[in-house]
Amino acid sequence: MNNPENKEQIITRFAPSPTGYLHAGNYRTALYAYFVARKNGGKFLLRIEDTDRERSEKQYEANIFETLEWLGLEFDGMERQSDRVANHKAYLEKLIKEDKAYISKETPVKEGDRAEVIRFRNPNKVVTFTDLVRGEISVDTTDLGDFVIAKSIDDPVFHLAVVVDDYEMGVNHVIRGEDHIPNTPRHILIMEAVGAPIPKFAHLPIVLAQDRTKLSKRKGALPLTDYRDRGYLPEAMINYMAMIGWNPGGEQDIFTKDEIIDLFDITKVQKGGGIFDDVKLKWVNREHMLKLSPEEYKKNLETFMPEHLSTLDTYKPRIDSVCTIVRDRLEYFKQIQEMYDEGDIEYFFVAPLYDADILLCSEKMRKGKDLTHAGLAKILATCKLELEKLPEEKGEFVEGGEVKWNKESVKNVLWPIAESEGRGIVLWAVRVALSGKEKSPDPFILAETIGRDETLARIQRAETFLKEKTIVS
RNA sequence: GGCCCUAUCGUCUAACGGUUAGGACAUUGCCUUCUCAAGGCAGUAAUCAGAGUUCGAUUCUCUGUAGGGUCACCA
Repeated sequence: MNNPENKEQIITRFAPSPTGYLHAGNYRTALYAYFVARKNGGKFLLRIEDTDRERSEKQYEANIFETLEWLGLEFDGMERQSDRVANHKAYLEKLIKEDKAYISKETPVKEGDRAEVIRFRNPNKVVTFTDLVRGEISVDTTDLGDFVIAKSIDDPVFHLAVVVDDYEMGVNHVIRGEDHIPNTPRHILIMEAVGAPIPKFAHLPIVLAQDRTKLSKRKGALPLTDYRDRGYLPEAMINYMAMIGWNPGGEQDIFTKDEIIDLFDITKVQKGGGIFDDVKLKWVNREHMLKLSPEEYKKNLETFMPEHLSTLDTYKPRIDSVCTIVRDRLEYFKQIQEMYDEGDIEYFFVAPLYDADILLCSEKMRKGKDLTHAGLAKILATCKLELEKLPEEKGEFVEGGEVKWNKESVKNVLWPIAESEGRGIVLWAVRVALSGKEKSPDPFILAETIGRDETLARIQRAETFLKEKTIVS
């Protein structure tokens, strides 16, 4: 038994049980407990509540460590509840000796029930406590009866174990979900019986699923490591989770972890539950992705890039440019694979196949002009002829300076042709010649990305394709 | 059902008892020299209801209503 000597230091804890994959609802309480500790120079402890041997599994425990590490929620101490049974037993014995608890004969009602359990002698009184987020709460414990605190002297039940562990670990701020409010009076009764000081409580609002009931695995809540595996940024996850149930006021929406620690105030958390909204999470994540340096962005993106692309010769020289193009479009890094599946990535590295109907732009864009496949081939030939005049060298565009191959110079060459032949017709055709797709980035950035040789080659291919089409038809 | 908690746009939320009730996401429209994306601008949209306190209630009190949580020899 160690009574905390420094009563000034705030000690919080996260006490998950490894009986399943934990989701945002669980980790949001960890986050707030972490914030309170860090903000006040206190300690944040982890306690694995694995006393339920039946349901606790090693893989779930491993996932807890993994998630905490991913989020960067470092803890200042860790205990496994299963390692503490001797301590629980000591308190149990003491309580029985003092007649504050007793061994009770039972008639088992369901399978696994024992004929003998340890019950707490309930003083049957009104318990009142002050919750940091809700204010005063008081409950009459009479209807709780003499509740069970242990299945046997070696098998404490949750209520006894938390109280003993929090006390011995020096936890003085119990920050947990609202679903524990009904348990709190029970815990306070045990604390009083054991002589433990009453900690401060903060019961956080529940994180809800779309249907406004408690978020759960059954409701589709994912383990946080799934978000990691989809290429969400931990800082974004923290940012978003922190804002369900709390915000600092003001009009800023995007925060770093350190900024939140600095601003966090447990007394300002919301009392009502909040829905976990994947759509907003994506937006927050994109904002954090946008803050990444080009190097960091590329590093993240490359872990999700389809392998067969990254082995191509064209990959290295073009990937930086692809990163900047894709930057506006991705909400999480794994989306690059969805884009790939849609056929929106491969053309950056490999020449596309053509479809004559797509090459020929829509009626609307033609603005009434007649256009045959042969006519379009001629226009592409002109574009190619003009583009060939540009030097191969890549480089920054300088107004009035040396001309190089980049999106500005390509645009300067193509623009006059587009003006005379029809913008829709020319720009569409060149773009589709380069991408093969109805929808893609503009032709100038594409030309810059794939380079002079490849641009000319693709326009040539499209031109040839159209001519062949003309002969056939 | 008992006990407990909660209640501002569809969602997350802001607002010393005095604001045209603000912002963000989503949504709609327009602009953005071809499409898409991004971006810009504009718009739609909320104080659960009823009493009371007050010169004045989103804000305080009560009642109702609705929602949620919890009622284990799980945690």
